[in-house]
Amino acid sequence: MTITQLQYVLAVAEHQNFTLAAQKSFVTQPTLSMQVQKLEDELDILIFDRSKKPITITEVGKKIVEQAKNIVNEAERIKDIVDQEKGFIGGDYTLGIIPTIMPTLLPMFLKAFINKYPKVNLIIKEQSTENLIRNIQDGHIDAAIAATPLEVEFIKERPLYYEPFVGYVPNNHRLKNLDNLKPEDLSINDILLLQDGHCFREGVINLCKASKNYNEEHFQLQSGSFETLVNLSDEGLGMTLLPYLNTLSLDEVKKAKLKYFDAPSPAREVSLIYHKSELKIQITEALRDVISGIVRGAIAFQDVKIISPISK
Amino acid sequence: MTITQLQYVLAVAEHQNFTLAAQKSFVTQPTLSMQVQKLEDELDILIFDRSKKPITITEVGKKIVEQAKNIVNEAERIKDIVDQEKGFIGGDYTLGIIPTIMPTLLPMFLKAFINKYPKVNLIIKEQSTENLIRNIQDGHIDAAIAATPLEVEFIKERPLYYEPFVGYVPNNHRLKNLDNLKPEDLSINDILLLQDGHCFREGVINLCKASKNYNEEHFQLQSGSFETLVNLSDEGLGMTLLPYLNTLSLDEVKKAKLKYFDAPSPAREVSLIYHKSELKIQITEALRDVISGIVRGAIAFQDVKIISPISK
DNA sequence: TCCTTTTAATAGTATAAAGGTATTACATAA
DNA sequence: TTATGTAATACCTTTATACTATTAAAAGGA
Repeated sequence: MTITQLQYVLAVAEHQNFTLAAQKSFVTQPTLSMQVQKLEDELDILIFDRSKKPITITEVGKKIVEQAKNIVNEAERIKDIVDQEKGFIGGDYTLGIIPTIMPTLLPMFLKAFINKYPKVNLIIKEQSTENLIRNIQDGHIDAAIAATPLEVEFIKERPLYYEPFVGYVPNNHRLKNLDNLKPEDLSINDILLLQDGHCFREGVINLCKASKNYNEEHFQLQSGSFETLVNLSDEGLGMTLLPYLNTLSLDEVKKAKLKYFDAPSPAREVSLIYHKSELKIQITEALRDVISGIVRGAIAFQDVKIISPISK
Repeated sequence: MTITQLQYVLAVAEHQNFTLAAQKSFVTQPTLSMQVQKLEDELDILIFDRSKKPITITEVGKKIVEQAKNIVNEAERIKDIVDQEKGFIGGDYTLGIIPTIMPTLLPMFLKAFINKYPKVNLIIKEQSTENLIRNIQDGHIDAAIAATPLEVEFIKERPLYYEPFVGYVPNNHRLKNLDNLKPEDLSINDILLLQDGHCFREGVINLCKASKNYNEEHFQLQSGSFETLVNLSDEGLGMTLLPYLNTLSLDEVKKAKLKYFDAPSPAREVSLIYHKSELKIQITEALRDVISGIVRGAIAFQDVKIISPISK
């Protein structure tokens, strides 16, 4: 049994296809087939059922695949140990970011990070929290930036900053004369929301639920970007809520429509999340240092109340 | 990096000697040296410092060795998974037993076990609790039978039975007229004890401490076997305490000198202990089934109070 | 200091393993 | 039935692993 064989098994298990698994492993299909067979011979058990197509994993196979993941992960950590010893920060590093954080946060830290750590090849993917979690589990991304707390067993969370919600109240809205907002002022019925799948949407719904103005009526409108929401809001279709960083780039006319919450302002906790196995931890730590150093100046609010991003 | 290379590194780390490590790994010294060098080249770091003799492990090396232990352990569990699937119970299995349990318990289950699982090659070692723990950590023994709870981080405990302490009070002793004992009747000053290193000794001392009759005076006598203690006791040198199973083989004259404790009787918890990685768990479970099935009939006491075997 | 002993590294070679190309076998779907 | 996709097999090349024999270097004793 070799680590290479286990990696091949993992590739086949993931793609359910020897040919594709071989490509992803950068070897030919016969090479990969032979190694998988050799392992099956050595263990004297079938890991894959090739009798049907697409091939399936046997029951023992599933257990073996799970254990193989552990072993391969633990093996990669040997290189981590060495890198850490040498103070080497480099190599491929895949970072996921949720769509409501990406456009505001990424421009703030990307340049600083790639300047400071030029040997890291940063690959950035925009995905929903749900997909990020799955990809962290599968090892396809090394870390992600998302709203927390998530309460996922295998994920570690390192908070980066707390971002208050800010109300955007158009001139015709019932709340237009208030100086500051309170959570109980909100009603889910006249707030424009992002589409399903955005966790900022869940945060807002949780906020309304908490303030007991929540009822099960249909939501009035849904959109995929805050820019759309703001424009719809200006059309008189209701107020909306924006994350603080998204309010910084508004023009003066729009900024005049912002209403902040009384302290403690509802806020989302934005964290760097990663697999508890802590692979490539030194890069993750480097990233965290850069981001929290930059964000510390940008967000001045102190007294906030964290709203869960999970629908309950 | 291969699993074999990691095993070689572990062997060298353990024996601090390439030649010996090679013998233990059943390869020649140059073969092992080359593989260790290859791994060091691949990682581009020195694991061992060969400049002095005996060779030492570098700081990174220590971390790598720790991680290598994980990997090799996790890799062996693949075979476990397969064995479990096949219902195969066999192969070498090393069981440690503490000296105060060995002579009474081993004869009770050994025959039954080797008959039921003829493919298991059971290797039994008599060692102190301290050595058992170290050997479990190093992987030199697969499981052990000892008094618990031990509160060791990497060890799992599965209680087998609770064995009451029984007083052996000679005719000239101050307690000779009591029907039953209470813990507060005991005084450390007139109890014969086993030598240092036997955890049954610690249990008795803890019992005396708990009943506040403990003082720091010198212990009057120490011996390595209960038979000696009983004989010394008959010579008028004090009472002693025996584990219940050790009282079953006494002759009638001696049995007359036994005094049981009032319920709840102080007792030791005897457990099967093993590394939390649960290597060869199916054999461990098989062993546990056999032992607890046999012991269940032999020990009738129900209401017991567990005495810790650890000196505090 | 020198010589012996111990122990790791190196050289050279045989064997085994891993990888490649070309081809075949076998499903599944058209 | 044939076409297509996909895994297995045959055969060859390269690489890795292990061996024996030898050298190098350090430690310890005379």
